[in-house]
Amino acid sequence: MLTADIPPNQTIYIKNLNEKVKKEELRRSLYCLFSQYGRILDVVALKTQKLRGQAWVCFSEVTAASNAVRQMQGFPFYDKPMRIQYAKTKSDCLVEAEGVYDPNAKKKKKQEEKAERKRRAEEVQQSATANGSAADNNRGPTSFRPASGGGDQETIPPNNILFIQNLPHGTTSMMLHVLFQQYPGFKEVRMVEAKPGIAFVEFEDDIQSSMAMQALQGFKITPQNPMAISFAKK
DNA sequence: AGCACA
Repeated sequence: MLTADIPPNQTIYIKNLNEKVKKEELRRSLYCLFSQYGRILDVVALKTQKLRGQAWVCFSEVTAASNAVRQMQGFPFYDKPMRIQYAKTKSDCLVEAEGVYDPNAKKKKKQEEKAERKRRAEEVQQSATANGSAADNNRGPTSFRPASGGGDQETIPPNNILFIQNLPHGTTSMMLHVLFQQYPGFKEVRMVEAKPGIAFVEFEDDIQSSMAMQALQGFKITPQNPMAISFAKK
């Protein structure tokens, strides 16, 4: 019961998920929603009697998991508030192949499994960006860090309004409209004449804004201007 | 409610 007793883990355990959502959609949506906190290595969701309504999201860093546990606690996801804890055990996708003194078949099998999971993790990433293929060829080499401040941008809680930075001079709201309107729930773009380089883009809800953020993060209107998208502050 | 790795 004391969920606070579970020690920090790179993987978060989510329950109270809407059981009507199909497994692949669930994995994809969780990937989109949580990738704002860091690099996701795997999303596991099973629909067995025992495991439906639950999922595991494995991050590359514990700090990402910690932020996710705090910020997304109770987030209404498919109409149900998510209940998030640290996972109780380490995810298989993290087991390091350092069984040096155990040269038997077990090790080989583990490595095969690891490769298999890696492949599946890549699948998740692909399907996560499949609907935003406009951004794919446009994406920077690695994930882009928003420019301003020190860098705890990741701790801004979700918002249906996105804050866009690093836009090239001459960007118009029309241009952004075209780009963002392709994502469900799009409402409007707002730009401030007095402040070039930034914009606000409003969606109907936090989930839809998250999806668009994930899809267009780092999108380059010019090669020098990868978009830095974060949630607007309330 | 339920902690896995189809």
